[in-house]
Amino acid sequence: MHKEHTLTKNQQIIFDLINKSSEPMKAYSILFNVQKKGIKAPLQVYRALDKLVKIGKIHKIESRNAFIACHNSSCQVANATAFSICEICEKVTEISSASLSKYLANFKDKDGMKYSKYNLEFFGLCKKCDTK
Amino acid sequence: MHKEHTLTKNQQIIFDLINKSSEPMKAYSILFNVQKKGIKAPLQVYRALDKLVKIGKIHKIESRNAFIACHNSSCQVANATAFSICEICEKVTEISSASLSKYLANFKDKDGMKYSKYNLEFFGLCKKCDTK
DNA sequence: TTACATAGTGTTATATTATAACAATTAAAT
DNA sequence: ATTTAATTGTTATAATATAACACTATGTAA
Ligand SMILES: [Zn+2]
Ligand SMILES: [Zn+2]
Ligand SMILES: [Zn+2]
Ligand SMILES: [Zn+2]
Repeated sequence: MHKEHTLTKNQQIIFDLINKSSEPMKAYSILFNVQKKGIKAPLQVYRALDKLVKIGKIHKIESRNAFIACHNSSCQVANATAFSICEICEKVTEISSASLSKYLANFKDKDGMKYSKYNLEFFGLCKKCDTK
Repeated sequence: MHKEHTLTKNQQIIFDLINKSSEPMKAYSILFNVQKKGIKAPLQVYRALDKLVKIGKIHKIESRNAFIACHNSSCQVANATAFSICEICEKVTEISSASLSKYLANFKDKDGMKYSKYNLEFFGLCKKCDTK
């Protein structure tokens, strides 16, 4: 079963914004967009983002310092994320591939060490940009 | 064959520092450490870092905003990087696994798209921290 | 219901990471 | 020798993120 997290007011406002967005959002762009709803300070944004990341509702795209909503059934895999990033238009897509996640979840390094968590970012050209 | 890049003075100073370091270094820590050698401004550091990343002598650990020297024979795989990161002691190790890099280099997403580049960061506990 | 613990809020200030813009210099290519 | 690209030095500023503190709401357990 899957424990539902009840979001607080700030968390809900910020999640809704990110979830509606078609592209990853940066913290200060989020801040700008929620100021009319009473969220005035960076810290309010970062605190909500931290929590949303922790519970898997959003993910951070580390190479871009930006945040995207999880579209992986709200995410059972907060600890196992993979994205494709277009280097021209910056379109970001969450990859959900059973074989990929299986491969990585079972990956052991030389010393036989297994990992509890990973983040993978692929770079290339999206379909649209590739044909230009 | 492998084209050697001749480093400029600033690039060499900064590479030497990172290369000697046993842990990833942050830009402003690098700056602090090379000030006695005449590199005085952040931009001088960032420019050298950019170049060193581009030619594969160092890699950026995106989740940590830190830089580590490549120990993968100075790196044929600047575009295909994988690291393990200990969440307690922050030890970072570059993973060089033929099977992993083969798997990822050949990975295609749903749409059959292939990628020219990737970065993978694994998180967990290193041997030392795991036994505590 | 009272006490306690945990999580979230609002606020101000500040730390950290990174780039813009411009003038000058050096190295490489034609 | 000319010109092109890469690098440098410098000042200023932008963008990203956290510290510290006082306060409020929520959940749990006597
Ligand atoms: Zn997800
Ligand atoms: Zn694109
Ligand atoms: Zn490497
Ligand atoms: Zn460790």
